Amino acid sequence: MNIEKHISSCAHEALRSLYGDVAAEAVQVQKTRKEFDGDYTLVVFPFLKQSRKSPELTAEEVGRKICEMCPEVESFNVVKGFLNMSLATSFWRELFCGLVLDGGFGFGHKGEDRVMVEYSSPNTNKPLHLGHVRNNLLGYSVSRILEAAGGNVFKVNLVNDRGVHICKSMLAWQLFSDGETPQSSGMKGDHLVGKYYVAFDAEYKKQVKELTSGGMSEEEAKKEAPVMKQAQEMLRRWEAKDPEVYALWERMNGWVYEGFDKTYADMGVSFDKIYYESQTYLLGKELVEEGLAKGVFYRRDDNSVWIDLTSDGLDEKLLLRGDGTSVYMTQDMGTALSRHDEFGFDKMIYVVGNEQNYHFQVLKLILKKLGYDWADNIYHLSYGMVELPNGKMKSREGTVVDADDLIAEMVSTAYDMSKQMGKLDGYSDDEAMEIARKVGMGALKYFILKVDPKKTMLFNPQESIDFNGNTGPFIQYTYARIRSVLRKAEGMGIEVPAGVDGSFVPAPKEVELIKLINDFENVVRDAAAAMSPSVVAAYCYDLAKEFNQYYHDFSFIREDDPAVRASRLAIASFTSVVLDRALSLLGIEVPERM
RNA sequence: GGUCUCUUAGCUCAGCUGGAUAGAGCAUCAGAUUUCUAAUCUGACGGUCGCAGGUUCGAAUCCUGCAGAGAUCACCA
Repeated sequence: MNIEKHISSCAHEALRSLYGDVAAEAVQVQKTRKEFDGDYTLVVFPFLKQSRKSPELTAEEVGRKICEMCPEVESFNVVKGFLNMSLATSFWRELFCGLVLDGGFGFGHKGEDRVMVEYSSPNTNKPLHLGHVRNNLLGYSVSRILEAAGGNVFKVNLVNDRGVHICKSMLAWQLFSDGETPQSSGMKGDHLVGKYYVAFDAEYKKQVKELTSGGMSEEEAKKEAPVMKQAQEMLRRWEAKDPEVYALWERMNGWVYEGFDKTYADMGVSFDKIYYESQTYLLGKELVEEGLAKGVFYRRDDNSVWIDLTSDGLDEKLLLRGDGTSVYMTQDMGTALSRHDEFGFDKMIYVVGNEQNYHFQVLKLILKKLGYDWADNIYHLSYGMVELPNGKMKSREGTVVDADDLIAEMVSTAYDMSKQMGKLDGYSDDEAMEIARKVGMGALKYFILKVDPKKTMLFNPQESIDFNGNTGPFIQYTYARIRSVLRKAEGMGIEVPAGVDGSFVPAPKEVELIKLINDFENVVRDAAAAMSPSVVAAYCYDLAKEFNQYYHDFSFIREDDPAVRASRLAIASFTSVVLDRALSLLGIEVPERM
């Protein structure tokens, strides 16, 4: 339940009975800060004009009234203009019982709100890198969060599988590969294709250099380089569905998809539908006609079509080339429309890097101008770039952090560290690898998701990923520890009850845990509203930290009093359930031991 | 140049719709294990919340200006 809201409306009632008309917005109830006594705090400054008393006297007066009117509020104290209220321990006990009974926090029920989330959206000419990792983890986590908050979520991926950049890899493979395949080389398909993309670039540079040393300007050389002309010719043949080119394209993309599937599986992300740009790139042309008919767009002498957005503080934007072919914006408009027709979304979320902020601003605006009001339901979940200690990732300088390498590195580090600490003693290789996989991926996912999506984040391969402190493994460890206690209890024949009985008087630390557990529902709602997994990450950390303190100060199976022991085990058990649920929203798995 | 975003401890980050003495982790230093997992816990050290104004009883938070960093303004996607 939302206790703040409840206390807030109690306070509102009390204020009204004292001072008459009081605006609900003026009533602000917040959690009492740890350094003060109390559970919830009412700020009384806004009511001084009506009370005509000092802040302290006003708070006293309101406090007495609330105690009188609201049975949950047991006592209060006043510090300056702050009224700190304490709730009865029986209230917390009953709250915990209610949570256990409810049990699910509404999980597992698909809501009414139809939400489409597009993320990942890779190019098929090279393997995924660190930037994609942030995108994928964010997209997946946000989907989970929205689902938990009651959305009917549909995850989609729009694969950029066509274009001259794809042809570059294909051409280089034809020229230099001697027929190399993933099978013949043992190389992962996406990496193999990426290798030829790099090979193209090398050859291209070589040719440009030759041409410029022959006296040609660099600009011209870039256009005239034979491999570039060949790549463009190949794109034309692809568009004409030339059987030979098409077959090669399908074959090489197939290799890439096999590779991507592996990376996606490793990251634990999935999609409900995959769109291919080769099937959608012609969409949107009828919208251009529509825009022209409505006078929203205009045609220039060279037959190209534009929209003038200067009155909205933006620029003029091209929508159709002079030769009648469409551009990125046109495709995206068409894709959005067809998705809306097909899926009927209440919300469409694009998880795309912040370098495309302008694109999405324009996309929404154009759709609005065409009269599609649902454009208001389009959200660009814009996330910041991942930077390395020496700046941005640059493929030319070989500073790109490859996703597969990173994953392998994380898991092997987790393995080595676990081994060193003797955590893997007595486990089979498979069990040990499974623990290392969960912990290593947990570290990576938490590290990336704990940062506010919109912020540029720094990734230091040597130092950034930690397993202590505010990290994924810290939270996983808390979970594993609880599970260990519960296993031992079971082994000793001690029953772990789901809830607590009427004799249970929660200690202050237990009240803190109950409060936090109760907060989970609000946290999910807030995270969904902000589309920010970092809210959930912070919650996981708070809960784990709180529990670790509890664990340190209290006994569980060592406790002699059976009733007390049972209550503690119940709290521990339920904490593990919430930790599991919360981490699952980040796509992080929990190990039963580590 | 226009538009947008970011700037909080040595480092990486929290601080949401304005509220009390700005919080964590890492790093540094000092402690805690006969006892349920020490990947833990306790403490110390560390701040001109980029700068300057403004609104307010009250500003890291809202507004304006300035500085620094980044993105974008393609007949690329």
